[in-house]
Amino acid sequence: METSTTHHIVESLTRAIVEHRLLPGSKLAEQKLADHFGVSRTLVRQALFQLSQNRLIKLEPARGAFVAAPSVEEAQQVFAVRRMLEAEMTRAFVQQVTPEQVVALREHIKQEREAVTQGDITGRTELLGDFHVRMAELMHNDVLAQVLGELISRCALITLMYQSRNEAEHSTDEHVAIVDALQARDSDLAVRLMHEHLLHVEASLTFDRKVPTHDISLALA
Amino acid sequence: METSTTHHIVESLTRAIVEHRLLPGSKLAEQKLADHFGVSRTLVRQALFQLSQNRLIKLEPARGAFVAAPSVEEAQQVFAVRRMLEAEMTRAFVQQVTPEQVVALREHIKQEREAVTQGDITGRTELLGDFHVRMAELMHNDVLAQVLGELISRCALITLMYQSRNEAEHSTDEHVAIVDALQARDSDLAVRLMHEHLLHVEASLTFDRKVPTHDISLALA
DNA sequence: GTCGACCGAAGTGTATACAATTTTGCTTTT
DNA sequence: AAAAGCAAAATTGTATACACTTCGGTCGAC
Repeated sequence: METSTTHHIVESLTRAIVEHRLLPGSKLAEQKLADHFGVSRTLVRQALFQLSQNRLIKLEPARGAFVAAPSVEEAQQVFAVRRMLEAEMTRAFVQQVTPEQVVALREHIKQEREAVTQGDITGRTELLGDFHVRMAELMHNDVLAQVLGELISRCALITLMYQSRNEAEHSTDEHVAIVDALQARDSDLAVRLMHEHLLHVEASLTFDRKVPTHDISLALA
Repeated sequence: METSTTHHIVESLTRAIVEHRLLPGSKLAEQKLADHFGVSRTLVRQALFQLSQNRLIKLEPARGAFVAAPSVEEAQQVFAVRRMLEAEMTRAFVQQVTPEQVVALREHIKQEREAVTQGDITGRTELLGDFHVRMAELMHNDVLAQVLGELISRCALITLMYQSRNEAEHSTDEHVAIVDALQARDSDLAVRLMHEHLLHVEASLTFDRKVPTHDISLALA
């Protein structure tokens, strides 16, 4: 099972949704998608089902698939969970931090800066989120990395794309401060910085709604 | 989309896997399942796909579906994540604990005891895990409840079913102690008890492997 | 003029048919 | 006798066909 074709469809739709080329509420008709990707509805349905598990779309019985419109409450809940999880992750990270891990994180931050200065909004969005996942990976806890990745992508819809360049730079600066604290093995400081960082990101969100795009071909072009 | 038929198949297979009527490594052939449930392969494939997302089975391209065999490392990682998440959840719970919440948790524990004394292994397994999910629900954080539920069910395969009756009683006692600390608003104590509780559960696991069942009809009967 | 029912178009839900791949068991070869 | 090769059977992957539900619009009743 599990072909690479459906994976490609999922990736393509995910990008379109996260980058807001497909706005919340937009209908995703199976046949139109099938035509666009040059496959049968079978594969499209597999992809849509997977996207619904990722909470990026909502499937309504006999009515079809719609780009999800996460509520403000849901976003706040996601951030509450992230603060719980990542505060403790940070504490555990300090317990076992190695110079190589610090190097890897600083290297990641360098990429973040590059994307920010180049105005690569899609890239910086992804990289800013990946910083947190990278920490989990460096701890060699794949489960943690995966759970965190799901949480982050889950509300990418309403979070990261709304960040301004200023906010993106601010996030990167906070990442630097966190790594500094990790390197200094200052557990309490690192945890506090991570906690505040997540509060800042949440506070910077804008929860405005826009009209949905109905032209799927245009959005995916 | 999303019919209740596929849901029924998922439920049935989930129970069979969690209750070890289908052992890790068993092959789940699509046509056999379709015959058993009296539906077409289409619905079976949907169900299998969903189960793979839940990590209960593993899909190998062009080879089929097999009951997952989570590694010891994965189980340990899951518990590491649970300790991170639930420690902070417990701390946050004390911040906003109400008498009604305490009543609800004690009511839940009463059900646990009942299942334990009656020797209802399936029931007690579910209830012991649900205690933690219930806490999240009482905090009105659905996202937290869902993430936690996934983590718990994810390794139900190697965890809860292996608990002896003694261990189950021990878990219930620890739940009582946690609720006591919550009611007393003793944040540090509650967090410590929760942390130790999860360490105990993890330590009580037995990681032995058994031969897989190949007769699907028998296992599902 | 408005509300409601009915009819057709469009879209989803399920089953089946067909193609591609893997598995299996037998034959052949060393 | 063991290993390699091959062909048939079984199984998965994809497409298509058909049934059923929903949506939109028109027509008719009031």
